[in-house]
Amino acid sequence: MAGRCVAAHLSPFPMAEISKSYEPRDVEKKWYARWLAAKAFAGKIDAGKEAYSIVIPPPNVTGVLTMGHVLNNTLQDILIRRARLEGRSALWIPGTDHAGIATQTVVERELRKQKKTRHDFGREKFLEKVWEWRQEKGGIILEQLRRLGASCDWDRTQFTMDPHYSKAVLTVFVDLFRKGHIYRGKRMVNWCPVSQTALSDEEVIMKPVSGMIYRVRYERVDAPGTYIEVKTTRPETIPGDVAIAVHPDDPRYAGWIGRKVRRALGPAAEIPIIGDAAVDREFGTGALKITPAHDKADLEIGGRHRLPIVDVLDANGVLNDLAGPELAGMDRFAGRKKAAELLKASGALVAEEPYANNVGYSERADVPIEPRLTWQWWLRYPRVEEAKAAVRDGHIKFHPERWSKVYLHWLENIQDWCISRQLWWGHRIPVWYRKGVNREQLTEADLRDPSKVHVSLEGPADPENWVQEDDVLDTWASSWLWPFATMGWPEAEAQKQAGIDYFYPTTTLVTGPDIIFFWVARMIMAGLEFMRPGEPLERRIPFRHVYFTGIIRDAKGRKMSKSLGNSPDPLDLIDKYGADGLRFGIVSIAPQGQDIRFQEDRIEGGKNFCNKLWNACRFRQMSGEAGDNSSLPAILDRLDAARFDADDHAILDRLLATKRDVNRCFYEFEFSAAVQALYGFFWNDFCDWYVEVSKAKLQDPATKANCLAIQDLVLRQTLLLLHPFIPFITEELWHELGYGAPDTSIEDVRVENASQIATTSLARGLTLDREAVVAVERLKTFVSQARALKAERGLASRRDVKLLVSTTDADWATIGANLAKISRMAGASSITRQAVVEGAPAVVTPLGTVYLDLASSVDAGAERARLQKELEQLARHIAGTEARLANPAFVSKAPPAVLEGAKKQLAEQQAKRGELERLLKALG
RNA sequence: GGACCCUUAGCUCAGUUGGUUAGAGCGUUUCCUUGACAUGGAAAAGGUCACUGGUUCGAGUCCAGUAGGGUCCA
Repeated sequence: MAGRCVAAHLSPFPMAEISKSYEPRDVEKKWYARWLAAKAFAGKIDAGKEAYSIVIPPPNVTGVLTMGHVLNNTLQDILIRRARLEGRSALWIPGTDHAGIATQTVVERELRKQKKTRHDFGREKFLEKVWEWRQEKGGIILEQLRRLGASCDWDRTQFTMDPHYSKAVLTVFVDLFRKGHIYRGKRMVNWCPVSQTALSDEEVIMKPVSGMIYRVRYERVDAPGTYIEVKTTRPETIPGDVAIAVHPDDPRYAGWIGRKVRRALGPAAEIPIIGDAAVDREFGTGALKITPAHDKADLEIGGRHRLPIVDVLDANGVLNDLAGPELAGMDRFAGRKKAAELLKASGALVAEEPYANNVGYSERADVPIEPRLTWQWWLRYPRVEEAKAAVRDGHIKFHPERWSKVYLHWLENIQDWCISRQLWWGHRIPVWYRKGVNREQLTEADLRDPSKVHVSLEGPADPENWVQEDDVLDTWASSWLWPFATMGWPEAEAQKQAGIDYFYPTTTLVTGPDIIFFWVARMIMAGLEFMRPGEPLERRIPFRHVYFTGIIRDAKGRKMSKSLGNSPDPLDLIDKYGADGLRFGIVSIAPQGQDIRFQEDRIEGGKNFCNKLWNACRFRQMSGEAGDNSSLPAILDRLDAARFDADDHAILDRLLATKRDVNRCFYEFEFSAAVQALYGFFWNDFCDWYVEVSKAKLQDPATKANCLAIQDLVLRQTLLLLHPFIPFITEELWHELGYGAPDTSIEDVRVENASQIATTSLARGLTLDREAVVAVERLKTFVSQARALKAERGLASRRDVKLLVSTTDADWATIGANLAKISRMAGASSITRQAVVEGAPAVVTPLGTVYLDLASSVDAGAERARLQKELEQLARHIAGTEARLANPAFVSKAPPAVLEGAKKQLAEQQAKRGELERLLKALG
């Protein structure tokens, strides 16, 4: 950025008039374009600065912006923008992942409209179609993030199918294969019959389902008329039964083991009754049908007893010939019904009853998965122990901390990862089989035999003799490399360009707890395995902090989903409330660690806050000519310590307290608390009080300049503090009020911390009077009570009420010093001191008793009731305080400060009671 | 079955080492277009902090248990 031009905005310098209400649309458009043009979001290597980096959780390339994205990315942007304001070199890397199943499904759906399948095109042509789709539609969500104001370094946008990224993915595969972490095996996997691919355990969602359970009897071959009964929810798999198992110690079946029964359905067969300790005697009848092809536990039992495997289902979930002619060709669900009917007809069905159980569903296709025995590629996770240590020992900190327990528990029970997918869209596994080699028969030794299997990035030198593996890798097997593959790994030159030495490990990851296993844990293991081998753990981890957001739910607490249609379109919300309004609103309802119930009125609140900010700045602009606002020292130079009154001291004290508070919130990842603190300070302390008292101060030529300088100081700091949350409006106002030269950005400035401001102020002879805060609190209460007194008598809107005060000399001095301000605030034409007033409506304030000087008669009865009520309330408090002080244990054990506080409180309460009693008496 | 979270005003939620009379936003009632803002201002009503015990001088806060709701894992 060009250097700032101070001379251009020295006072006096007429400011353009700010419009009456904030119109976000043009402001957002204008500033985003300028930021892009200035390359303001570029992550630059700067040895003089501390690095701060974030990699975006790459949204699915088929995705559109959801409320979850809004929250997640707003928080990342807040962190990044704050880091810039703190003088760090910030980098936020954006990108998308290729979402194997989702993307392939989307494109196949389009093809289906033309009555075609991917097989009509073949692998290569189909992939061309997917790329076309991706070029056309795959960038939508990134465009939408720009509307939100996300300050990503767009020049670094990554896609998990980019050539360099693919190289990283395949390099990792080859490396892990060579290290022996990857193997091929025929195992029971979670099979999705719709997508027709294997899924990892993490992609299966257990859902409670209410179905039927069938009690089926199998007739003994050796003893016709004698039956063994089993309970099953899946009668359609009976043709795949190869045995009936009972517990060997089960007395009910003593002597049955070794006998044979007739399979109850499907091609006729005699199957044995076997004894296996894995059978749960408590469940059902204590007998279990064994269908090794369709159940993981059955497969294990079958293996132990060397039983055959009869697979009655095809890959698409349709029953095949092995199921017998009645069932063959039927879908598994239709087959289930039919099987029940057949069993009923044959008399084998003893009973059927409703049954609730948990069924695994495919996360993407939302259909029940099928346990299915197939050849797949598996990964034994590397660095499991280190991954545990990284979190357990605090090198990586989870916020909220409790998620580390979930993380550690998963790692304790970790299972090998099925990384192959039977898809076309994705990273094709870099394995080639020698022509003629039977893939179904490969042993572990064959796999490691270069004459049979070739594994490399480049492929075999004689491709004509080899056939490449058809499967691609799980998408997560590319996104687990995200923190370093986005920084050029494994190419040395690309890494240098990206500044991996400077930006890795990244500082913070912001994500949802729902992908703690999918992504967070795996990234940690990948980082530990591949980054900076041999170096200490803290240099290899991918990030230092992980912030887990809550999940956004609708007003009824349900998860937002497309099918429910209960998710508002964030872009509509931006149109309606502005990006800043949406950001402010969503952050304000997102406390750390809890799920969030979405309420649109909070977004409206965000917009209202922006409008308030806008108008406070407008007020400043209309109040007087601009001074030199070009820097903090320039503004401080305009302050006149001699003109400071209690309100000036108090607002600056509150400003510094708010800065400290916000600082702490950032340190502790308490974003909603930060927003709350800023809201409270700005709206209540500044707008509702300081701006109002300014109106009197601005009338007085002696105090005007100082008051304007204070407003400039407060507004400048407020804009800096608010900027990460609401970047557009703050940038606009920053310039409107002349805080930055036209060709600079608010982010070129560093946000000063509270002590820096205090020190700089001190150097100018300004010592903040902390006592002033107390005085202002009393003045506020005084005004508020006086207003209430008026309101009670229907005089709230009258500005010409005469107030009388009976009070001490000291309190009258306080009132006198602030008379013009509080008269205006209370809507009084005069406030005068008077010893005692008889019979007028009155209220006891911290600065004395205030009377309403009413010419009209007083409703003594109502007045008495009001005072009586207040007296009763006070009496309860006094009794409580007295009881505490009368307790010797309290007096001897409570800390002195608490004890003093209680004594002081009692004295105040008693004094107030005396005054109220006097007023009551005066009423007669 | 195991782990974790939640239960505070009509609604949605804050409440950071235990310490005066428990807060916010929205909603509600009354009043107000006064020269920043009606996307606003003023005033007010509204809570036995789920329940039961315990620790403590003192518990919304710490501990144990109970009830209800939720999430994840098996």
